[in-house]
Amino acid sequence: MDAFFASVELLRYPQLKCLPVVIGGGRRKVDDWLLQSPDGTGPREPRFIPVADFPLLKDYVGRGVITTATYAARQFGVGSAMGMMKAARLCPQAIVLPVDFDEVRKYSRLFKRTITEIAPVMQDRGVDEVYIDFTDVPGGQREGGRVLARLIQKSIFDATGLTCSIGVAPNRLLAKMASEFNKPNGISIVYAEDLQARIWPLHVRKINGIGPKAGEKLARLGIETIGQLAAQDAQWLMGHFGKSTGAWMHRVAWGQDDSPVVTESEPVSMSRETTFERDLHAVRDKAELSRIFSDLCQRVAEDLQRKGYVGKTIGIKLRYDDFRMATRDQTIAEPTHDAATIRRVAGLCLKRVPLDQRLRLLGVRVGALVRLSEHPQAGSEPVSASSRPARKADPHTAPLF
DNA sequence: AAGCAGAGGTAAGGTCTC
DNA sequence: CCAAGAGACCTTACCTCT
Repeated sequence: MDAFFASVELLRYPQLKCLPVVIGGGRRKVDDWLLQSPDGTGPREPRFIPVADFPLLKDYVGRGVITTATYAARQFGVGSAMGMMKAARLCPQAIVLPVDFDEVRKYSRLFKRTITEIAPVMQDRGVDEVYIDFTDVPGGQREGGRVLARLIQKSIFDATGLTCSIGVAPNRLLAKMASEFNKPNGISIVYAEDLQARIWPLHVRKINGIGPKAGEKLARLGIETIGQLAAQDAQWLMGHFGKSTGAWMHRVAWGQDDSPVVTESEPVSMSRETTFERDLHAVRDKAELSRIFSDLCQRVAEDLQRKGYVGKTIGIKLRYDDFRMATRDQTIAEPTHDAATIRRVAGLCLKRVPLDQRLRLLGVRVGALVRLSEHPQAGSEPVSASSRPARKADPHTAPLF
């Protein structure tokens, strides 16, 4: 989907269509300030405030990032994952809107349902992206797939008013790259024989799976384009990147990918994490940290319960003020979705990590998930005098460690 | 009895993606 | 002087069991 989060907002506020708009912030505080009804009672309406006119910009969105920017905003160099402060410098007149996840999810479901009605073999790739295997869809082979791609595009637009970009190719790897060729609202067909002319000139970073680190390392080895990557000996790549990654790099540089479009999958972990408004110290800000920690555990537990899962690997993640990161986890005998159990085990994990440096982020994760329905005895954690302290500890003031 | 290989689990850290 | 949140998957190390 093209500029998905921003496009969803433009549906509601078409008067913003040609303006630079950035979606981000995302903190309760920001949302409350941005969305206020004029008299304080009616439905909440956004104020269209240029980012530069934000009161206390640094306090409000200082640590937030841009989720999506409209194409008008992208003209100014503003883009996804950019810090809000930097965006404010680049494009002070950009209008800021908070992410409305309910609205985004609604349109996500709608466009995906539209697709599966036409082509049922669809793989979710997040809220705004899918893979479709339309090999066997009637008409899927006409004009190399262009006819069906046009039909899907039009059906999505009719159902949602939103545009998307579609890449058609013999496999997922090439289709993903093709989808970037003609944005927004474009279709691009890439055939196997186009490899040399259309894929090899691209930078290696265009390969889905080669990120900043691998891109840097390849650059140090003098490899910039996919063609240059294809020219390397597979054994040599395996020597530098490991057996599995090296072999994979060689395959993808030659446009080879036989991974299937997977229509069903089970989650393997669920987590909640939050960046604090200011860096917190484990000792000095213990009460505040403890409250946030309990809250994260509570929210993960709710997520698990709502979705019907239990898990037995409980972990924490923290980010220090210098952005170094640490994770710890512990596996328990019986999978759980109980907030108190998660809190207790996550607390044990926290004890195992150095806490003399300020923290900027804390996260709680539950992994090794199984469906509750396939593990019926779990979750009904016994709360007996023998297994639980008799004194009921206040989760807000209970010691962190 | 000691040594070793392979499987499988756990843990820590890292990378990548949307 | 900036740099979210959620999730998947990989590598490496270590341990236990067989």
